Amino acid sequence: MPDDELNLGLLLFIPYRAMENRVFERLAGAGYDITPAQARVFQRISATGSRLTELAEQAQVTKQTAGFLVDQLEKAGYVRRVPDPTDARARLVQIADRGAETIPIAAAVVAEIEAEWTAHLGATQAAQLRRALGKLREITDPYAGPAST
Amino acid sequence: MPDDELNLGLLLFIPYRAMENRVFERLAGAGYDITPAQARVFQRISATGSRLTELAEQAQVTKQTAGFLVDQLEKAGYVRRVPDPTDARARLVQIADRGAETIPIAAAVVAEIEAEWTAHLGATQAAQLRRALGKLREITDPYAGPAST
DNA sequence: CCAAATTAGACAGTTTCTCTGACTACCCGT
DNA sequence: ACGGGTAGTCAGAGAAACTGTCTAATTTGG
Repeated sequence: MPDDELNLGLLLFIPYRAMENRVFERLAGAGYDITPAQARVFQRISATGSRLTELAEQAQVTKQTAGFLVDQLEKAGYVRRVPDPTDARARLVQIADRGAETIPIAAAVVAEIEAEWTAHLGATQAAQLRRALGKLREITDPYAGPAST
Repeated sequence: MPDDELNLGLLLFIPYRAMENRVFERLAGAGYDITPAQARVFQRISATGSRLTELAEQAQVTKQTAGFLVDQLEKAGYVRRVPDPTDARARLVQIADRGAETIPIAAAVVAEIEAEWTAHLGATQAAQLRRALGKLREITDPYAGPAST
């Protein structure tokens, strides 16, 4: 079955899932048990901390769901909640020590996988892929730009 | 925040989700209420019908989960189960009339979106993207090749 | 400058999704 | 025809998502 019979959505999803699977696998192996749902929220936390509502929007879940997931992450020590100095209603979700430990681990797997992909595609095609995806982001990403992982 | 600070995984995910969202939106608008979980299974059904176990593997869920989702799809009239003539243990999940109706609708949205993307990227870069993703599939897709959206 | 609308977040209850474990029915090789 | 493996279901539990409602704080408009 030739690739051009597959729609671009699926074509995008296949490598995405492959990468995600390997990241979770590695993290679990290192003793960091984090679920995909939790990760989707965790990934969006900015360097200075993010509000729950922000996280909910970007992860495309309701505030309730985001709150529930942050509760779990907090209980497991991955994040903490601090009062937002600029708004007494709000609290900032920040990455805590245990959460910070996961970042270099995840980054290492991602780098490995990107190296494998570049080896398979060749430097030219890999660069083309990255360039095209970057440009596609302009019309498909409603949000600024989340951090690592 | 420049694109090359984002890992390829996220770069792949952003347009994927954008496309997925629009397909569900359109389908819901046309009265076809199908959940993402159900869609992940439905999408994998081959032209002649697929076994539950096959669907479960490809959708990366357990047989029990796949069975649960097929139950829902069957109840809503999107699929039917028929005995597998080659193996009395097995049954084939096939796309039923109501399920077949969704296919051209989904295909139309996908075509629209692909046209928008091509317009934004230009024909050359769009072709490069498709080519690179096709090649990436060789090392990231453990399964043959599912049908249309 | 105060009332109204909005926003941040939490609580309660429900539905949907997914898993593990145990089971039946059937297939196939020896 | 026995024994091991495969296809699928049943039962129960936990995770993840939703809607609706509520309080407190902030912003806005008259």
